[in-house]
Formats: sequence, structure tokens, C-alpha cells
Amino acid sequence: MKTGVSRRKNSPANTIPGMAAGLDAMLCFAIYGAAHAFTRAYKPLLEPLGLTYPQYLVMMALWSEDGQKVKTLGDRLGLDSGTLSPLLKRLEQSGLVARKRDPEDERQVKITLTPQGLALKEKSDGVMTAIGKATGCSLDEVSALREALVGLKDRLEGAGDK
Amino acid sequence: MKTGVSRRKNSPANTIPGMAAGLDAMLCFAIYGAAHAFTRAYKPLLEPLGLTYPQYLVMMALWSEDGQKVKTLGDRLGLDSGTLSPLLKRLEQSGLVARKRDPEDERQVKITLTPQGLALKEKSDGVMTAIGKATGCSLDEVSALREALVGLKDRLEGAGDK
DNA sequence: TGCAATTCAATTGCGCACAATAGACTTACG
DNA sequence: CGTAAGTCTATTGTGCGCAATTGAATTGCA
Repeated sequence: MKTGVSRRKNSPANTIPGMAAGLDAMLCFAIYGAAHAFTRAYKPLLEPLGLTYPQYLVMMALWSEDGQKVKTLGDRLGLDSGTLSPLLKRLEQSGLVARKRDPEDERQVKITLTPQGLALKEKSDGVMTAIGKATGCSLDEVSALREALVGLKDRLEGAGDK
Repeated sequence: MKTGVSRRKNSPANTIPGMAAGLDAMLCFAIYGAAHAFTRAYKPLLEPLGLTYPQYLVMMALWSEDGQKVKTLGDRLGLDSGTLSPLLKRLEQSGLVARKRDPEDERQVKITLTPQGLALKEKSDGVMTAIGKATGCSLDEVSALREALVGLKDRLEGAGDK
């Protein structure tokens, strides 16, 4: 059981207690918590499909465009090869994708869906609608929140400046 | 294993099933990305302090209230002992906290700040202001976004079990 | 043509995150 | 009392997430 991790309504859990100027810290904490809550919410839904959440992200990317290179997937999802290589290997072992080197440029590895991987798309429809319900947000809210987060992410990445 | 699954009655969400699907997935992806962007933004700032971001969260919780039990920390931060035990062990090894069992109830372990751990609080002031700048948000924006995320998190956690 | 710089994927190492389990302890009940 | 039930920390195993490195292949440049 998830002993105690959630289930508290009126506690100061949202605001690290006694924080003075740390509104930004609280925002960060809120994002951190919301991200994990999302992952936990997806988990029981994805379990029957045999996918973890990051694997589900990869599959969504492939459902929208099959045959992508590892590099392309990484750029779209914000993951690097250190994360993707073992993840893709597990998906291959599950029989959902195939990996093969491009004969034109043998550095590249192209990821394609197997029939099973493609078939899983249908079963995943229920996942998205269930999550939609769990958020309990109107479409406008979802949209506005998404905009704000994407903007925030862009500013954070731009600010760290490289 | 015991209570298997607590099947939930459907919440009174007013989202239209099937329509929200793509958007919710994008929201989830946006949160996922923003959370990692935050972690990456904190990283170079925390490096001089010798802390990772989750360690920084724990230290903030301790700065606001010293001498908490592992369980209390876990509840506030949304982490379980499997995450906290090794993390606290690393903080102890860095000389920032001390762990000792409560003689009253030997099941509990109390975490207290060392003088070094307390001293680190001053050095961490710059971190929060730097992050505040990096977000590029007004206080109102930060506040609104935080509210929205906390609410979303609560709904997601309420949806899974209740 | 020959060599250096660049581009990719894969590997390695460390630190979370969480489920499941174990082990020590306290409290409650009969 | 003494056992059963509950509480709490720690351990184990799997899977990310990312930096740094390696190694193979391509491209650029002289």
C-alpha cells in the first residue's frame, strides 16, 4: 500500500512550513509533486499494457511517427541515449519495437513498431480518457496550464544558458 | 498482499471523454518536462553546496523544523523510506545531518541538523533568488501556477484511491 | 589520399523513486 | 500476561535520468 504518502488534505504539505520568500521554491516543489502524482496515476493504467510511463511516452512518439532514430526520439522527449538505450532494449524484449541500424549510416539506429507495438495503440485509448477524468480539469484549464508550463520550461532552459 | 485494488467510483469530472485525451497527454508531458527542467536548473546552483535537488528539499524541510522523524519527512516531501534511507545516509556522510534512534520508541529515527547543516542554510539563500530570476515569472504567476498544480496533484491522488 | 573533427549509439556510474519485503519494536486484545 | 496486529526503518530489486566516456562511422579539410 502507499503508506501515508498522500491522502492528507489539510496539512501544510503543500507549503514547506515556515517558508519566507520561497514562493519559487514552493512552485518547484509543486511541480515536482505533480509530476510524481501523474506518474503514479498512470501506473495502474499502464500496468495491464506492460508499460512504464516513460515507455508509454516513447510509444506515443512512435505511434505518431514510426521509424524514428534514437536521436530524434531523444530530442522530442528530452531524454538522452543513456536513458533511451536500455529503455528501448526493454521494449524490444517485450516485442513492441524493433531496432535496426541504418545501412546508409551505421551510426544511427532506427526504431520501428512491430505489429504488436502498433496493436497496443488501440488498447491505450482507455488510458488517456481515464487520465483526462482523473485530472478533473476543463479543457481550458488544461490548455492554460500546459501553456504556462511549457513557457516556464523554456525560460528555465534558456536561463541556465549554455 | 491484501486489499488488492480499491476500485474507485468515477469522479464527477466534466471532461468529455475522448476529446480531452490528446490534451491531457500533452499536459502530462509538459509537467514531466518542466519538472526535469527545474531539476536541471537547480543542479549547477546546488553543486557548490554539495547537494542534489532531492537532498535540497530534505534540507529545506529540516531548516524549517529540525529533529523530524523519517516518517514525517516522507509525508511532507512525498517520499518513502526506500528513497529517504539512502539519501539521509548520504547527507549523514556529508556531515550535514545526524541520525539517531528515539530511545522512547526505537522504531523511529530522528534526523537533526549538524552545525554544518545549519550553516548551509545561509549559503543556500542565493539559490532561491537565482531560481526566482530564472523562472522569469511575476509573483502572481508563480502563485497561480502553484495553486493549479497543487489542486491537480490532489485530484490525481484522490482519483486513484479514496 | 590521409588525418582530424564531428556525430551517434551504447556503456558505465551514481542518485533518485517506488514496490515488496524483512526485522525490530509498540500497542491492543483476549 | 502473551500473542496478534499495527507501526516504523532498512534492504532489495527494477527502472528511470543524466554526466562522462567509449567506439564506430561519417564528414571536412588539406
